[in-house]
Amino acid sequence: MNVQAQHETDIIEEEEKEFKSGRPRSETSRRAILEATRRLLTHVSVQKLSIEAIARKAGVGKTTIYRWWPSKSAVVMEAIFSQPAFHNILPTPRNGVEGVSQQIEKLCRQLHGKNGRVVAEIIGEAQPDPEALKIFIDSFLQDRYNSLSSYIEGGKQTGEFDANIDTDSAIDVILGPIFFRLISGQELDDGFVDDMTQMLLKALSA
Amino acid sequence: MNVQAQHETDIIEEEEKEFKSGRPRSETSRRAILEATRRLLTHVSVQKLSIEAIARKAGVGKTTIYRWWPSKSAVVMEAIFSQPAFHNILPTPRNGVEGVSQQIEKLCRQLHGKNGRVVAEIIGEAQPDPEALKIFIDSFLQDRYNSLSSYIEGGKQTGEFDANIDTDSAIDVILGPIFFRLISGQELDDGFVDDMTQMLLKALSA
DNA sequence: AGCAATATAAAACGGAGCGTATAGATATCA
DNA sequence: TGATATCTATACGCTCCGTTTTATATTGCT
Repeated sequence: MNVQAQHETDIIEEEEKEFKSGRPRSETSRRAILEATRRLLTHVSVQKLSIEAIARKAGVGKTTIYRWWPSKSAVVMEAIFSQPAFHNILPTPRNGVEGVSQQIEKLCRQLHGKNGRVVAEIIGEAQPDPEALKIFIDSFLQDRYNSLSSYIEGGKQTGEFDANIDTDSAIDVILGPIFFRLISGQELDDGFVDDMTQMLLKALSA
Repeated sequence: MNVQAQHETDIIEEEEKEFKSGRPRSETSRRAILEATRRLLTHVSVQKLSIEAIARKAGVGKTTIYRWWPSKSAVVMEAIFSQPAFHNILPTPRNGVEGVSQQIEKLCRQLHGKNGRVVAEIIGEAQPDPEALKIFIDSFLQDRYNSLSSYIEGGKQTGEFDANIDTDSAIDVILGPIFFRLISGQELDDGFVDDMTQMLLKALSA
């Protein structure tokens, strides 16, 4: 491919017209794979879930899954995190304290119960696999990082929060207890959420 | 077995005399299994480590491993956590602040580098397995919980720390950021340890 | 209409490891 | 010596891995 052709391809892809030759990807199979994954995960752990079982249940070839996802973890994460319940949509907060509090509350609700168990298993599965860990961060953690970052930075500017604290460290201190409770098998109950929020806001305060 | 015999057995076990009939457990095999596990873990992840590989490397039968440990995780945890580097020995602190700081520092050093990676994989492997998670808590977390608990309770009594905070929640808020950094693939570097310690001590302060 | 390119489902491959069972040797005690 | 329990070794049937092969289907291009 010469430079001119390369350039044209780029433009075509940017415009999402994608004049590709050959049979297009089957949207039906894609949906069937994700749906089968979700259903299987109600009965079996991420670790015991097999690509073969997904293919069987979805009525697709194994090769179709290997063609579009780099790993079992990647399939599971798309199946789980694409659900509306996992979208990180928050009301616009009036100040930093409210923003941080809302984010903690929202995340704990999302990680409560069976959903939380699956997320814990996803994190577990990703531990020996840097690529899977990157997908987890990009498709789940990043949004929470970004919103917390803006709330903290905002709060530092208004004098609500201590301007000397490092924002990234503060985010880890906020998210840490939540995920620690999750992976250590403890409940993310209201009592803990309240205690934690109180302590963390004090830690951030000016 | 009648009550008297039960009682005698208990006494015997307490005195570690154990008059058991039959061939005794091989201490040589036990050590070979743990040593082989440690060596294999320098080249392969906990997840990819197989019981068969351990048995091969240790020169023991597979059944011997299944005989004495309930799971691969259990073998790995005994192999890793029995090492002196993982013992949680701390100097007696002069106050709560020093105690908490020392515990944070110590734990972060233990979880730095390759050891930390293995611990992260252990936690990951334990996510879908409540029994393995219990072993992890009992053989690793519990000691850290206990010492932090005594430091915090002590600090609350001397007026160093806020007496209104819940000790258990506070422990999760302290340990959380450390394990979160670990499982999210970030370094437990000195900068983070300092930032975190500062924020957490402020959260605890009266 | 025919061709090139790509995707598809299905089946089969060799390999690895699972957890269990069996067999025969070995070590300790009464 | 006999009772008992552990030991190594080997084999079993099974599942899943990741890849390859085969035949078919669906699209754009000429």
